[in-house]
Amino acid sequence: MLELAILGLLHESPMHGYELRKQLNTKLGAIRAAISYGSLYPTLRRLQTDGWITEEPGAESTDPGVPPLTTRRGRVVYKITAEGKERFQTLLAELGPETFEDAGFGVHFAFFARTDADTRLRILEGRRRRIEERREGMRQAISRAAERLDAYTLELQRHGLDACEREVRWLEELIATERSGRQPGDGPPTGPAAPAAGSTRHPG
Amino acid sequence: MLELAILGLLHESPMHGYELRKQLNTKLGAIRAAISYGSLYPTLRRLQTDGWITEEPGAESTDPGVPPLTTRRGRVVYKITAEGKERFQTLLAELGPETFEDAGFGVHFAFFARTDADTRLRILEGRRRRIEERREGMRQAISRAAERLDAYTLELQRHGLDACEREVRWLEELIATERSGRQPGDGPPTGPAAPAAGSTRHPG
DNA sequence: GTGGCGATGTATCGTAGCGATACATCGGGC
DNA sequence: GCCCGATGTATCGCTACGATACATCGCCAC
Repeated sequence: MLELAILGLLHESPMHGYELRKQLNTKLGAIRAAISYGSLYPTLRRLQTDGWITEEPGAESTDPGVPPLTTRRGRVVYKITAEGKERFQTLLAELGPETFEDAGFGVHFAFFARTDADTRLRILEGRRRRIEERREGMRQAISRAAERLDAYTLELQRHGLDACEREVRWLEELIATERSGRQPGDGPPTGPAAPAAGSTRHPG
Repeated sequence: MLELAILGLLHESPMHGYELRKQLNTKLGAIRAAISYGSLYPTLRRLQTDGWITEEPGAESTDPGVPPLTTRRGRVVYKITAEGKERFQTLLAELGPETFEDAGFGVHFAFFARTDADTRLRILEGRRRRIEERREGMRQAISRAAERLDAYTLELQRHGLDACEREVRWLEELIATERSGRQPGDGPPTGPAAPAAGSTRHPG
């Protein structure tokens, strides 16, 4: 998962580790706590040996007119390679069971803007299916509750069930939006008004 | 976290690994996917060497009149020791930063019935504080959104923010319930009617 | 009666990711 | 002149996961 996320961010612009971590936490803040350096640096190392990214000595400030936003004291700046971009596209389109779990889904969703419309739909539907399974599990647990669950465990299940139901509804809306060719944030369906170009971007 | 959860379940009754995993998944299903055997067995091993639990050869069926609920083909049955029970109480009352993260909070909450009222309140308040921090992080991200976040990332943040707001409200209710000396599931505040004995149970 | 199959059951291996920690530099306030 | 907090790179030990292997049991179809 980290591999995909890192490649995705470096796809947008080269960065050093510290900045990468900050961006990662902003982009994925809604789904996971915080990426640890104990994960980040080893992964960066691996990505280098695999040839997906390269390491460059961070220039202090090559051009005084253009203060490089994220290279202050500049040490190591990581940059994605052409192979890395291909790798990124491959990972984006590769849907395993992991894709529909919390972390996997979150990362994939965070890069939906670079994902083609078909894949987006498949991911949303897979996620919905996964959450529906979870929901059923909790419903079962609650209905068999009086047997063995205490009031607190039961309350936890109820809260979990509620969260699942909400997420399913959220996904339904997103799926509907996708099918209509719009993007989240575009106005609600006020008729077939200018849906603004293709939904698949292919930068690079 | 697993250590606490396992001790908690074995506190209720001896079990073998398979059954333990099932109960674990029921009890914690609302907060985490599924405990893997790759976590479970090594942890059981560790708990044994530390002396918190003991291993017993699973009797096939010692008493035909009392079919042992969970020992079918019986292999290894794990049982908590007296030291293990103390250890469990210690872990229950030990509040680190981890206690307020998703997994930690879930496990602690799942055993609230065995936690004393003061600790319960401290945990709920700590969790609320933690979620409020997360919520603020997302609010920040959303308000600085136009700068760099695409429509999908933004939508993810919105959904995360919504989830945080709901959890805070849920926690507020639980805190209010705690302060009034009730348990979740007891009727709403219809006056000071029979609050049913002490809220702290001390089994064993 | 036997063959297969799904549930029960124990166990290990490789790997991802976390939390703590160490250390170094930079800018600014006192 | 000095300390402190933000920036920045990096490793270590540990927890836990996911895949996999393997064995037994009960049951149903053939």
